[in-house]
Amino acid sequence: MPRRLASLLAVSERRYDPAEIEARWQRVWDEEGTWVVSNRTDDQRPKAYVLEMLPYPSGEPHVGHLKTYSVGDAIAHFRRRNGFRVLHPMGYDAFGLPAENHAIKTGEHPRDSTRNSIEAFQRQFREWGISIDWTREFGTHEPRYYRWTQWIFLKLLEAGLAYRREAAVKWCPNDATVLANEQVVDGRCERCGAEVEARQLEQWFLRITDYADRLLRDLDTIDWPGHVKTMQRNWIGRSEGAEVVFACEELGIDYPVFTTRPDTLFGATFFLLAPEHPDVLKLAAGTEHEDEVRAYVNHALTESSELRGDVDKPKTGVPLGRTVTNPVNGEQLPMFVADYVLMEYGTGAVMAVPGHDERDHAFARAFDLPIRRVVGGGDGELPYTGDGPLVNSAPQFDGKSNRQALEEIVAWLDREGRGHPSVNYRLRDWLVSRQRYWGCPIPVVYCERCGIVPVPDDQLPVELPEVDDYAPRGRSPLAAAEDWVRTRCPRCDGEARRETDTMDTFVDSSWYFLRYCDAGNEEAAWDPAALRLWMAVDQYIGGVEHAILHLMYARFFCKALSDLGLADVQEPFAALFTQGMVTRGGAKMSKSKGNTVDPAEISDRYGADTARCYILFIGPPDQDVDWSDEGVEGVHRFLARLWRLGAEVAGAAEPADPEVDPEGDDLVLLRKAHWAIDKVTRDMTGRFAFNTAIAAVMELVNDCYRLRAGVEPGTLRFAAATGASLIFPFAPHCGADVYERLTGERVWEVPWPDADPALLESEVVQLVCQVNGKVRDRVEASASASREELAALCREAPKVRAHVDGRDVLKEVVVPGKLVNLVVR
RNA sequence: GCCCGGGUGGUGGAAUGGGAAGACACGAUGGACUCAAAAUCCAUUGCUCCUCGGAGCGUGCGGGUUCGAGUCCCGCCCCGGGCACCA
Repeated sequence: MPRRLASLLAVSERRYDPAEIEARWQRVWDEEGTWVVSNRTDDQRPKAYVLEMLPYPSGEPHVGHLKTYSVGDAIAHFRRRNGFRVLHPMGYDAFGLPAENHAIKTGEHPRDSTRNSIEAFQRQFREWGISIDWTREFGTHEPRYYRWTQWIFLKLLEAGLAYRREAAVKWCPNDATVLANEQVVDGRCERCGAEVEARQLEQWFLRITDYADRLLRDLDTIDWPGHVKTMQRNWIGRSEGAEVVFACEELGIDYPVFTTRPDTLFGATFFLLAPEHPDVLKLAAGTEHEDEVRAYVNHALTESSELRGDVDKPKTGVPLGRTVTNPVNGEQLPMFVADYVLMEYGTGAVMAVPGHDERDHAFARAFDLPIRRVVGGGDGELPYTGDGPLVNSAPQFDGKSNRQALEEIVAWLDREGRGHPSVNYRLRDWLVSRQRYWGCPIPVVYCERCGIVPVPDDQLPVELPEVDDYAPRGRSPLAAAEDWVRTRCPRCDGEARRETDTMDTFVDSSWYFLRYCDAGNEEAAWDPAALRLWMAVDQYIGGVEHAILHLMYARFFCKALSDLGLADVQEPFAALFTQGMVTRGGAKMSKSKGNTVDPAEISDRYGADTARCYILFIGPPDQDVDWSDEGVEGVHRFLARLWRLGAEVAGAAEPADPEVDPEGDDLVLLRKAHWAIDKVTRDMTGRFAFNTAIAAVMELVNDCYRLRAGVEPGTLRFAAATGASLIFPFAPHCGADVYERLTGERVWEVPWPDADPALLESEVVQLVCQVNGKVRDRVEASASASREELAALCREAPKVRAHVDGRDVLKEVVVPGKLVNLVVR
């Protein structure tokens, strides 16, 4: 006879009080430094580095942050309780434009507004109960951090991976300043709305293109979502083809072009140069087209990149009055300058094949140039860009498949010295100069005698000077700090001037995950042993909006640092999880739209555990979700039910172990508990299906309530404690509190539970009985029943008999443990 | 134009080595408790018929494969995101 739980009512009057519970547990974790992890070598546990992308501290955290860190923290807790030594640090990507724009508007120093925001983030992370090792915290704007950002820059400079060159940059004519790419929205300045122009300026670049092939190839070695890899592959944009030389004999200049279609060389009927091509004016000089060419080039260079880049724009260009020789047949091809040719890709010159390229076709039609078919196939219409046999080319190639001919033509050109196989990438070198105040100073000086001189190690960091005016005026605001700019050359001690540009903030975030490994190191950016201990990041978590830039730059940094012998990390992020956006009313949240959700409001009202569980329960974490307040109550009710269950069970009976040989409802509840263990464990391993994991714990708690009056106290205690244990990664305060009440133990110190396989299987199964694929009845069957027995059970089921009704059974399909389908006529 | 996602009840979403569509939750309706309310608990809840036993229809649309399709194949439509004159 099971002992009834008496006096349940009195205890159930106790209220779930998240404010009290959460503050209490946060104090414990804070005082004990529970989540601090050391670099000690005597710890034998396997390591796990769990990292969410560091926040950009602007204003208060929003629900997107709540989601990222709820996901990351669940993974961190899960790994800890599975025996891993978990590194889970936090920092701030603190340099950047919003703080600077705020300073321009209000005069408040970016350092002050950033500090305020960082404090808001710290407060929220503590109130959310995120399990962070605070001893490794830093902001990328602190000299103790950016000192090493500068050090890395100088290492790259030393290795030739950082260089200065003149380049076209985005220029806002209204603000008289260069803009970061991120500041250009639909071809306009995000601040003033002016159309952005191109300007030629000398800037610092990092040679990421040297790593194009490795960045592409090594994608195969990492566990990232397929679409992120695809985006990176497209961004790198590897194209195989050939470089072919066209000679302008009049002027004695060779013009190599890159083409992916050397098979169509015999179809080339004209030749194009980009407006930025340095030879354009030289070629036109002295011809009747000289003035027209100059006007065209000037127009093209000042036109906004958005207008110029419009695919639907009619093709324009101007003849140069010169010809080049087609190396395969000696034909003279007229030269043009045309703005659809890009200087940054290939050689800035292209051969035009109007029969087999849509753009060249459009140009040929506009200028009435010959169009020749050299590849057969298609529906007879030109341009035709597909495969087929070569025609109108040369006797030795005509009739061969264009693929085959492509190989042979390139080999032939190679022998003749007129071309060779070649690979091109869409990826460009990374422009890191910013004419901005709130960023990491570029640590070089310019000396009239010595040129570009790196600031010596012992003079790092080059600290940001104080300025009065943050607004860019066509030069970096740092230029106004005259005393700071004027310096002595470290090499010759002569007069020198400091670089006044700062670095793109993506530089700061390209190595922060390395610094966490050894954040306190004052002698070096890191001890290599610390990187060996922690890298790579085992699970990286962040928004898909960083799929290209940040993730590509960070990969590049690791490869470059490895080549320099400074780190041994080919890939920084072994596994990546990209979480979806949180929208409201179907739109991205923004202050201007007034559709933001303040997560602090949710946690103040319902508690952090509710806020965290809800953001995970609302839908699969990799998908975009639309926020609604509706469901919050339900999650809060669930946590309250779990907590009250814990209070009741803890207060009503002596601790007791579950029955050794349970039966009836005890067995049902015990099975449910083990089912939940299994379900949550599977949902968290690789799948990150937190929504269904939480739903499984809800089912367990529902069953506890449903069955509690009829089971042994030990069974109920076990089931409730299991619920607390399983919910802990998502609702750590509630989980810890209930677990301690029921077991006296700290849940984060006990291993993740194992499901008993024997309890996952039942001796009795529901057998689905179908007739012609339609479910007609359900009967109980023994799990060990034979196929024949199952078929017989189905045939005898009353509703099945009604549907078979004397007709012939043609076939019996038996799926053991599941169903029987009778096919009748 | 190209490349990714995604279309399932009133709502968010479950279920894919093909095998009970709608777990869990919200909302709604009814009930219990209460002087009342809140909180809590219980029940019902895909749609349409119904003689209250049940029957038919249902996963964006149209076909197909199969004993059986949300799941696989072919052809479309719609929504979201990314890239876009890259030769």
